[in-house]
Amino acid sequence: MVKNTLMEIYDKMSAAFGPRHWWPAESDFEVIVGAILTQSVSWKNVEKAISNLKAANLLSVDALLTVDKDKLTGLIKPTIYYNQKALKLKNFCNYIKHNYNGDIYKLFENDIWQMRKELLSINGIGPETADSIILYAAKKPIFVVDAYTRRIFSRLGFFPNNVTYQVMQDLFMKNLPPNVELYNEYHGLIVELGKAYCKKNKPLCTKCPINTHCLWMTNKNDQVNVTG
DNA sequence: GCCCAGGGGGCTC
DNA sequence: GAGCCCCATGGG
Repeated sequence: MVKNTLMEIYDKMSAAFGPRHWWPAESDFEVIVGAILTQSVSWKNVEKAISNLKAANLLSVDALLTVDKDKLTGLIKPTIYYNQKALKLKNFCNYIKHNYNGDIYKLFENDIWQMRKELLSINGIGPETADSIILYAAKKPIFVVDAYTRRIFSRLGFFPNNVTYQVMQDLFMKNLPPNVELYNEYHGLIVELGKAYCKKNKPLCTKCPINTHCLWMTNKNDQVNVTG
Protein backbone atom coordinates (compact mmCIF):
# COMPACT_ATOMS: atom_id res chain seq x y z
CA MET A 1 0.00 0.00 0.00
CA VAL A 2 1.52 3.22 -1.19
CA LYS A 3 0.25 5.22 1.75
CA ASN A 4 1.99 3.02 4.32
CA THR A 5 5.19 2.81 2.31
CA LEU A 6 5.42 6.59 2.02
CA MET A 7 5.02 6.93 5.77
CA GLU A 8 7.58 4.19 6.45
CA ILE A 9 10.07 6.01 4.26
CA TYR A 10 9.27 9.25 6.03
CA ASP A 11 9.78 7.68 9.44
CA LYS A 12 13.14 6.23 8.46
CA MET A 13 14.41 9.49 7.05
CA SER A 14 13.11 11.36 10.07
CA ALA A 15 14.85 8.96 12.44
CA ALA A 16 18.10 9.32 10.49
CA PHE A 17 18.16 13.08 10.06
CA GLY A 18 15.85 14.51 12.71
CA PRO A 19 13.53 17.48 12.19
CA ARG A 20 14.54 19.81 9.34
CA HIS A 21 12.24 22.74 10.19
CA TRP A 22 12.48 24.38 6.83
CA TRP A 23 12.70 27.04 5.41
CA PRO A 24 15.88 28.66 6.78
CA ALA A 25 14.77 32.31 6.57
CA GLU A 26 13.95 35.21 8.85
CA SER A 27 10.78 36.25 7.04
CA ASP A 28 8.20 34.94 4.61
CA PHE A 29 9.39 37.40 1.99
CA GLU A 30 12.91 36.09 2.40
CA VAL A 31 11.54 32.59 1.74
CA ILE A 32 10.15 33.79 -1.58
CA VAL A 33 13.40 35.48 -2.59
CA GLY A 34 15.30 32.34 -1.65
CA ALA A 35 12.88 30.14 -3.62
CA ILE A 36 13.58 32.15 -6.75
CA LEU A 37 17.32 32.38 -6.22
CA THR A 38 17.78 28.69 -5.49
CA GLN A 39 16.62 27.62 -8.92
CA SER A 40 19.24 25.17 -10.17
CA VAL A 41 21.77 26.32 -7.58
CA SER A 42 23.01 24.90 -4.33
CA TRP A 43 21.71 26.58 -1.20
CA LYS A 44 25.18 27.69 -0.21
CA ASN A 45 25.30 30.11 -3.12
CA VAL A 46 21.86 31.42 -2.22
CA GLU A 47 22.93 32.16 1.35
CA LYS A 48 25.58 34.56 0.11
CA ALA A 49 23.13 36.35 -2.14
CA ILE A 50 20.51 36.63 0.60
CA SER A 51 23.12 37.92 2.97
CA ASN A 52 24.12 40.56 0.40
CA LEU A 53 20.51 41.61 -0.09
CA LYS A 54 19.98 41.79 3.65
CA ALA A 55 23.06 43.94 4.14
CA ALA A 56 21.79 46.28 1.40
CA ASN A 57 18.39 46.38 3.08
CA LEU A 58 16.67 45.12 -0.05
CA LEU A 59 14.46 42.37 1.33
CA SER A 60 11.12 43.99 0.60
CA VAL A 61 8.82 44.43 -2.37
CA ASP A 62 9.37 48.18 -2.68
CA ALA A 63 13.12 47.99 -2.22
CA LEU A 64 13.52 45.33 -4.90
CA LEU A 65 11.30 47.28 -7.27
CA THR A 66 13.25 50.50 -6.95
CA VAL A 67 16.79 49.16 -6.77
CA ASP A 68 18.91 49.56 -9.88
CA LYS A 69 18.98 46.35 -11.87
CA ASP A 70 22.75 46.33 -12.25
CA LYS A 71 23.18 46.76 -8.53
CA LEU A 72 20.77 43.88 -7.94
CA THR A 73 22.56 41.54 -10.35
CA GLY A 74 25.84 42.32 -8.63
CA LEU A 75 24.43 41.34 -5.24
CA ILE A 76 22.97 38.04 -6.40
CA LYS A 77 25.90 37.02 -8.57
CA PRO A 78 26.71 33.88 -6.54
CA THR A 79 23.42 32.30 -7.65
CA ILE A 80 24.37 31.97 -11.37
CA TYR A 81 21.96 33.27 -14.00
CA TYR A 82 21.96 36.53 -12.07
CA ASN A 83 20.64 38.57 -14.98
CA GLN A 84 17.61 36.33 -15.32
CA LYS A 85 17.05 36.10 -11.59
CA ALA A 86 17.20 39.86 -11.09
CA LEU A 87 14.34 40.13 -13.57
CA LYS A 88 12.48 37.29 -11.90
CA LEU A 89 12.65 39.04 -8.53
CA LYS A 90 11.42 42.25 -10.05
CA ASN A 91 8.66 40.42 -11.93
CA PHE A 92 7.38 38.88 -8.73
CA CYS A 93 7.50 42.18 -6.81
CA ASN A 94 5.82 43.94 -9.68
CA TYR A 95 2.97 41.45 -9.62
CA ILE A 96 2.49 41.81 -5.87
CA LYS A 97 2.68 45.59 -6.08
CA HIS A 98 0.04 45.88 -8.76
CA ASN A 99 -2.34 43.11 -7.69
CA TYR A 100 -1.99 43.13 -3.91
CA ASN A 101 -0.76 46.60 -3.11
CA GLY A 102 2.67 45.19 -2.31
CA ASP A 103 1.35 42.88 0.43
CA ILE A 104 2.29 39.21 0.02
CA TYR A 105 -0.17 38.24 2.76
CA LYS A 106 -3.05 39.38 0.56
CA LEU A 107 -1.82 36.87 -2.03
CA PHE A 108 -1.71 34.22 0.69
CA GLU A 109 -5.41 34.74 1.41
CA ASN A 110 -6.27 32.93 -1.81
CA ASP A 111 -6.93 29.21 -1.75
CA ILE A 112 -4.02 26.98 -2.68
CA TRP A 113 -4.81 26.34 -6.33
CA GLN A 114 -5.78 29.90 -7.11
CA MET A 115 -2.53 31.07 -5.54
CA ARG A 116 -0.61 28.49 -7.56
CA LYS A 117 -2.29 29.59 -10.76
CA GLU A 118 -1.36 33.21 -10.12
CA LEU A 119 2.23 32.40 -9.18
CA LEU A 120 2.68 30.30 -12.32
CA SER A 121 1.47 33.25 -14.40
CA ILE A 122 4.46 35.28 -13.25
CA ASN A 123 7.41 35.00 -15.60
CA GLY A 124 10.21 33.23 -13.74
CA ILE A 125 8.05 31.17 -11.40
CA GLY A 126 7.53 27.54 -12.36
CA PRO A 127 5.93 24.62 -10.49
CA GLU A 128 8.64 23.98 -7.93
CA THR A 129 9.17 27.62 -7.07
CA ALA A 130 5.42 28.24 -6.82
CA ASP A 131 4.91 25.24 -4.57
CA SER A 132 7.86 26.18 -2.36
CA ILE A 133 6.33 29.61 -1.87
CA ILE A 134 2.91 28.16 -1.05
CA LEU A 135 4.26 25.61 1.44
CA TYR A 136 7.12 27.46 3.08
CA ALA A 137 5.99 31.09 2.90
CA ALA A 138 2.18 30.90 2.80
CA LYS A 139 2.26 27.75 4.94
CA LYS A 140 -0.48 25.92 3.08
CA PRO A 141 -0.35 22.16 2.40
CA ILE A 142 1.00 21.59 -1.08
CA PHE A 143 3.69 18.98 -1.75
CA VAL A 144 6.94 20.32 -3.19
CA VAL A 145 8.64 18.10 -5.74
CA ASP A 146 12.22 18.56 -6.89
CA ALA A 147 15.05 16.81 -8.70
CA TYR A 148 15.88 14.74 -5.61
CA THR A 149 12.28 13.57 -5.31
CA ARG A 150 12.37 12.39 -8.88
CA ARG A 151 15.72 10.68 -8.53
CA ILE A 152 15.02 8.98 -5.20
CA PHE A 153 11.47 7.85 -5.84
CA SER A 154 12.14 6.66 -9.36
CA ARG A 155 14.99 4.59 -7.96
CA LEU A 156 12.55 3.29 -5.37
CA GLY A 157 10.30 2.15 -8.20
CA PHE A 158 7.42 4.58 -7.65
CA PHE A 159 7.58 5.98 -11.16
CA PRO A 160 9.80 6.16 -14.24
CA ASN A 161 12.69 8.59 -14.30
CA ASN A 162 10.99 10.79 -16.90
CA VAL A 163 7.81 11.23 -14.86
CA THR A 164 6.16 14.67 -14.91
CA TYR A 165 6.09 17.03 -11.97
CA GLN A 166 2.32 16.77 -11.68
CA VAL A 167 2.25 12.97 -11.53
CA MET A 168 4.79 13.03 -8.70
CA GLN A 169 2.96 15.70 -6.77
CA ASP A 170 -0.36 13.87 -7.18
CA LEU A 171 1.09 10.65 -5.79
CA PHE A 172 2.20 12.33 -2.58
CA MET A 173 -0.89 14.46 -2.15
CA LYS A 174 -3.28 11.57 -2.73
CA ASN A 175 -1.49 9.34 -0.25
CA LEU A 176 -0.53 11.74 2.51
CA PRO A 177 -2.82 13.87 4.68
CA PRO A 178 -2.74 17.58 3.73
CA ASN A 179 -0.60 18.61 6.66
CA VAL A 180 1.77 21.58 6.41
CA GLU A 181 4.22 20.22 8.97
CA LEU A 182 4.34 16.80 7.34
CA TYR A 183 4.86 18.24 3.84
CA ASN A 184 7.46 20.64 5.16
CA GLU A 185 9.48 17.88 6.81
CA TYR A 186 8.99 15.36 4.05
CA HIS A 187 10.45 17.58 1.37
CA GLY A 188 13.27 18.74 3.63
CA LEU A 189 14.15 15.14 4.44
CA ILE A 190 14.14 14.18 0.77
CA VAL A 191 16.65 16.92 0.03
CA GLU A 192 18.79 15.84 2.98
CA LEU A 193 18.72 12.22 1.87
CA GLY A 194 19.42 13.20 -1.71
CA LYS A 195 22.42 15.30 -0.80
CA ALA A 196 23.86 12.57 1.42
CA TYR A 197 23.05 9.36 -0.42
CA CYS A 198 21.48 9.88 -3.81
CA LYS A 199 23.89 11.79 -6.00
CA LYS A 200 23.42 12.08 -9.70
CA ASN A 201 24.94 9.24 -11.71
CA LYS A 202 25.89 7.34 -8.60
CA PRO A 203 24.13 4.31 -7.15
CA LEU A 204 22.21 4.47 -3.92
CA CYS A 205 24.44 3.94 -0.93
CA THR A 206 24.10 0.95 1.36
CA LYS A 207 24.29 3.34 4.30
CA CYS A 208 21.16 5.08 3.06
CA PRO A 209 18.47 4.86 5.77
CA ILE A 210 15.82 3.80 3.27
CA ASN A 211 17.91 1.32 1.31
CA THR A 212 15.65 -1.54 2.36
CA HIS A 213 13.00 0.07 0.19
CA CYS A 214 15.36 0.56 -2.70
CA LEU A 215 15.57 -1.19 -5.96
CA TRP A 216 19.25 -1.26 -6.75
CA MET A 217 20.53 1.13 -9.35
CA THR A 218 23.62 0.45 -11.36
CA ASN A 219 23.91 2.33 -14.61
CA LYS A 220 24.60 5.96 -15.34
CA ASN A 221 21.16 6.97 -16.52
CA ASP A 222 19.35 6.39 -13.27
CA GLN A 223 17.66 3.33 -14.70
CA VAL A 224 16.29 1.08 -12.03
CA ASN A 225 17.36 -2.56 -11.93
CA VAL A 226 15.49 -4.82 -9.59
CA THR A 227 17.59 -7.09 -7.43
CA GLY A 228 15.19 -7.57 -4.57
C1' DG B 1 39.75 20.73 -16.49
C1' DC B 2 35.40 18.44 -15.28
C1' DC B 3 31.00 17.77 -13.05
C1' DC B 4 27.17 19.39 -10.75
C1' DA B 5 24.10 22.06 -7.57
C1' DG B 6 16.88 22.36 -3.98
C1' DG B 7 14.71 25.40 -12.46
C1' DG B 8 12.46 28.02 -15.79
C1' DG B 9 11.67 30.09 -20.33
C1' DG B 10 11.54 29.81 -25.09
C1' DC B 11 11.86 27.54 -29.12
C1' DT B 12 11.18 23.59 -32.39
C1' DC B 13 8.80 19.74 -34.25
C1' DG C 1 3.87 17.51 -25.01
C1' DA C 2 8.56 15.99 -25.44
C1' DG C 3 13.21 17.42 -26.54
C1' DC C 4 16.69 20.66 -26.60
C1' DC C 5 19.35 24.89 -25.62
C1' DC C 6 20.20 28.99 -22.89
C1' DC C 7 21.53 31.10 -18.60
C1' DA C 8 26.95 31.40 -16.87
C1' DT C 9 29.09 30.95 -10.34
C1' DG C 10 31.46 28.38 -7.05
C1' DG C 11 32.91 24.16 -4.70
C1' DG C 12 34.68 19.49 -4.81
